[in-house]
Amino acid sequence: MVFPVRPKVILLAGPTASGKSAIAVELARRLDGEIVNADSMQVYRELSVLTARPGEDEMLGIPHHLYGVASVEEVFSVALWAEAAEKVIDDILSRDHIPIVTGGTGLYFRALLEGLSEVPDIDAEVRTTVRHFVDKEGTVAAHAALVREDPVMAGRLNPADGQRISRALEVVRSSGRSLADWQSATRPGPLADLDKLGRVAKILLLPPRDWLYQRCNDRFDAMLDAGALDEVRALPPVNQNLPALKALGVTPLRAHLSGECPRDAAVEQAKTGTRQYAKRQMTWFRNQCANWDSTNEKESERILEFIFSNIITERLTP
RNA sequence: GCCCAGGUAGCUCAGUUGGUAGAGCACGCGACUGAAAAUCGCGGUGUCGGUGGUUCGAUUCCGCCCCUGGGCA
Repeated sequence: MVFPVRPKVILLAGPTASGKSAIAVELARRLDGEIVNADSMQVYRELSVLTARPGEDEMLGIPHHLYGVASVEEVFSVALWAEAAEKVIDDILSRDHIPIVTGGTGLYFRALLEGLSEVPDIDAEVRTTVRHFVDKEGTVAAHAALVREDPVMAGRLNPADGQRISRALEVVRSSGRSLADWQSATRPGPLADLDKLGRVAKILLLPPRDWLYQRCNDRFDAMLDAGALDEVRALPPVNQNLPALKALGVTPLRAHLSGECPRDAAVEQAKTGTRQYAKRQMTWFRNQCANWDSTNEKESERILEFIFSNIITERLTP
């Protein structure tokens, strides 16, 4: 869509290695913007190389928010992110700047627009028990338990989907109600109203697959040169199940460092994982963000040209 | 040059006592509500090295050729 007036908020989404960060900075420069991270892994302090977090030199003096704000020893989540993002966005708006929310985590954008259900915090003991049970007994047994405790969710979930089964189990046990109930009462997200008023620019980068895959490969080589192995070596000896350890490259590089896997093979695995991730992101964006303004341009110049001629035409003063 | 072993999907391989073939990984499509760089569902994508022969029918049996390993000279 074309914005007759300057958008209040800009969302910029795209798969990994699509060049979002550079575009975001340029948008911020031209529009008095500040950047807000919407990437589930770039929030972790100890992972900057492997998550391709923008460095000082790339930020060009533009304020960047929610990068490196959590420790890999913490369990971050979409809920924590959404809460923090809402605050930061309000803050930026109060300064009459434009929040430019950029990242590759589709669920985070959904939380901003469509909202999350307001499930009460899960009792820590319940969570531990549930996850332990699923790990130990397997997903099929866990699904069978869910059939007894929450048949509605059990009916929606595949018996192999351990993660969602865990979630459904912990919610019903901790809150006494089905996750399905909570979800049916979901309230719109913090940007829903602005979006309805047409003041949120939603921009999607969907570059050609081959080009993107090549960038993923090249970028991983660059990460190695930039000290990715040292970064992995320096990680604290934390619990295997922490989400930060799922960052692409961590598992294969760890396997290599511990001598279980030759370097070439580890690198190949990391690259393959990155490409597969990029593909899943494209699937999400293509289908879940079908009403966003998307471009398949790949060069920054062309993308900016696309944005300024098709989306934010009028250049206007704030 | 001779003797072995092998040539089947993008890769590593299985298989067909002769009826045009299937696993893992890769790859493609999709789902997605507090782990989402996560988790899960669906899909076989193929001149079975080439060429003659036997046969109703050959990827399978036979001949020749090509290629790749290994051994002997």
